[in-house]
Amino acid sequence: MTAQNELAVIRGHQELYERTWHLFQAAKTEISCAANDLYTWVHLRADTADRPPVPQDTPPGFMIRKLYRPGVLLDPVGTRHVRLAFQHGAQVRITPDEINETIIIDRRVVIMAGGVAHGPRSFSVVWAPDVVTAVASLFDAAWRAATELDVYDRELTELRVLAPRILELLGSGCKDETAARTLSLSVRTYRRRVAELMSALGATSRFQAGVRARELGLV
Amino acid sequence: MTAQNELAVIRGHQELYERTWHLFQAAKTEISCAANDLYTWVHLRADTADRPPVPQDTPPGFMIRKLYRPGVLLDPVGTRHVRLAFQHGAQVRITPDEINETIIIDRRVVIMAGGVAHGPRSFSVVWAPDVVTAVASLFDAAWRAATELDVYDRELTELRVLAPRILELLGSGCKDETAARTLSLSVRTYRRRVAELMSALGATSRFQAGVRARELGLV
DNA sequence: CCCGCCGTGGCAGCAAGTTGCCAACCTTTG
DNA sequence: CAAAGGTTGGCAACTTGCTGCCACGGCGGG
Repeated sequence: MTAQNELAVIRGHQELYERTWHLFQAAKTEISCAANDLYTWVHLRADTADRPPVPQDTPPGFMIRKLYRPGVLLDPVGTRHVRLAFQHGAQVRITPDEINETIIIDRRVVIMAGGVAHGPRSFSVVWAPDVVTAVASLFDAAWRAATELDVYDRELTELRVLAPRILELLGSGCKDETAARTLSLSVRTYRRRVAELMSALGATSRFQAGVRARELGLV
Repeated sequence: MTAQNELAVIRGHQELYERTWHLFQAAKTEISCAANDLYTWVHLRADTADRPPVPQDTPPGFMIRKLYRPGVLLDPVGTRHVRLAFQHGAQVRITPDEINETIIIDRRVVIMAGGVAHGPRSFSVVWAPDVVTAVASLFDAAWRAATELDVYDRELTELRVLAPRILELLGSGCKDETAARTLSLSVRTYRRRVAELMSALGATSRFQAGVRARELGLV
């Protein structure tokens, strides 16, 4: 049976903040976090709703792990934020796989974000030990398979300067021919960039890339 | 020169609500509204932030015009809301063109939404008569070129039932061959549907369609 | 200077998507 | 029943997108 204190479903960021903020403050040993973009968990604090949160220095004996999609590194804001977190002691890794947005606190409670379609986003907070353990082990597996931040960061250095313009052109619906001319690139090179972009977004079709780009607020 | 009472830039929905709600309440003759999705103006009232607003019956001598993209009719929630507004006396038209999100109140003040990329959405409120007149005339032109709600509504009846599944398949990055088989359609028909979908989204490329679909919360 | 490295762009071939056309089939209407 | 209208799916021609291959040119190290 489902005890009331083992699972709670929350709708909207406001309520999420009100009901889970104390969990973050009470964290003693570890916060692990998987996110597709920067903005899912940002609204946790109402007073920082409009900006990415400012990371605190990590106290000794405390571990923060952040697992992101490569896409966040396409966004200058995202890049800055991730680097900042890294400098403040958080471990940051990048995975090309699909990851559901998840937070694990002290291996005792997990928060998982639901879909965003049709209405406000929902979140499930789970205390049930079996679930927490299983989710944590899945997270660990994904974490091991992921690559360190700096590797990806170096790879994307050049792409990052072109990405905004490419995304804008793609988003405007114009075709490769036109876009390449606009950027003074050959069609070949333009498509190379698009391919890199799609790989960074973890997309296998342009439609999917469009969705992901919009999710990340890049268009 | 720009007088302070002729232009105000607002950041975020919260502030928009606080500073413009009285304008809606004070409207005497007309509210005209252009929107790409249902959710741009919904957050105007904090207490209805999580649901589309409930339309009020339109008093005699008062005109409400709403200009939407076809895409809102792909969403069951959107369809219901738009129909409701129509039943309550609002005029609703659909345009395939790109429209910037705009509200015109009593031909005396306009509110225009800015981009959403990188941070909270900004809104500009303009009282300057020249601007208001010019924007209103542009709106009128777009309005005249648009088609009545019920025409589009009929056209999209069948598409609406398939759209969610098609969008999901497209969003999952799988290719037409697979998707068609999944839906028990021929590739030809599947692509017909995709073409209709893209036209409803006003997209000329699949990337753009992905962006639009995400904007509308359809994926 | 020569060499290797790397990014670029042309080309070719293939994969994927787009569209018009038409025949087959269904339903509706007279 | 017959005619008309609409939907489907196969075919084909075409466009667009994807990628491996290779040649060219710049750049830094030996």
